[in-house]
Amino acid sequence: MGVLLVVLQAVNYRAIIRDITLEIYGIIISVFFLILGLWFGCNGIKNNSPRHSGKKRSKDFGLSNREVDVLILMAEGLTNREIANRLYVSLNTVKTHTSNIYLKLEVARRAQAIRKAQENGLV
Amino acid sequence: MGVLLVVLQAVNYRAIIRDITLEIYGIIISVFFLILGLWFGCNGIKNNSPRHSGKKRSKDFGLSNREVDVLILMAEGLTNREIANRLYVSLNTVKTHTSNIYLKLEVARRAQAIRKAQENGLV
DNA sequence: GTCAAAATCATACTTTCGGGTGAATGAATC
DNA sequence: GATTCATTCACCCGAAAGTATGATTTTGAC
Repeated sequence: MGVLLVVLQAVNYRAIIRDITLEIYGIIISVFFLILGLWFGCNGIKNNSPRHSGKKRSKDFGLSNREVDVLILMAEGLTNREIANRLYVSLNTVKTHTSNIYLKLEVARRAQAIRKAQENGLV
Repeated sequence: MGVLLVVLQAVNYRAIIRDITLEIYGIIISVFFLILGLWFGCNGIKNNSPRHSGKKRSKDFGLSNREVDVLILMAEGLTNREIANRLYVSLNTVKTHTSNIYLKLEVARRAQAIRKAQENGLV
């Protein structure tokens, strides 16, 4: 702010143009802070998703990388067999992952896991 | 802006306090435009929903009233048995409904039905 | 009153899911 | 080196889901 005042006073030797300078000065800092406010405003929202505003958001529930992989494909409506083929692992492996996912998400069924995953932005 | 300048010049009879007044003036409009920018920034994001932006929304897929009832409970993670109890009908009836839902939604599984229902705002 | 759709239920059968248990491997940590 | 965790896979068994087919009753429209 002080720097801007120095610049202002440097061109302030004539009283006639002082008003105009003040106008320009005002406009400049207005635009600057408008952009600044807009920038902060946007980024502020971007980091809190409009959904589940007051809820516990973006919890990972302690899911491992592989479990997240499975969860995503699960939420896309794939069967365990299809997930197994997609991830190049056996059906049993996928079943192990799904069971662990249900434990960590504290749900009993696939449909509830999908619901919870979507509510918490995991997918 | 002009109004503010008048106010400024009214207290500008002393050159000593002019710098201080300018500081305050700058701070005030800075804060004002910061808030303004923040406000616009926030509302700008708020009004475009991130999901289903350009997609076909709220299609009903020719679902009957009862089928929608079942679909909603299905999306809440209930089993067919639980849905049956909730709607006071038999398990077989629910299975009939779910099968018809899958046909109309053109999906093969429960998880896909839930996904499609959510994408199209049916639940 | 007739007709079509909706809603109800059944039986039989196949597929998918989920729980329980156990175990081998590799990587990271202590 | 021992421990923990992640990842992988296996077998068994029961529950849930899904398919197919057929049937009855209710309801609303014409």
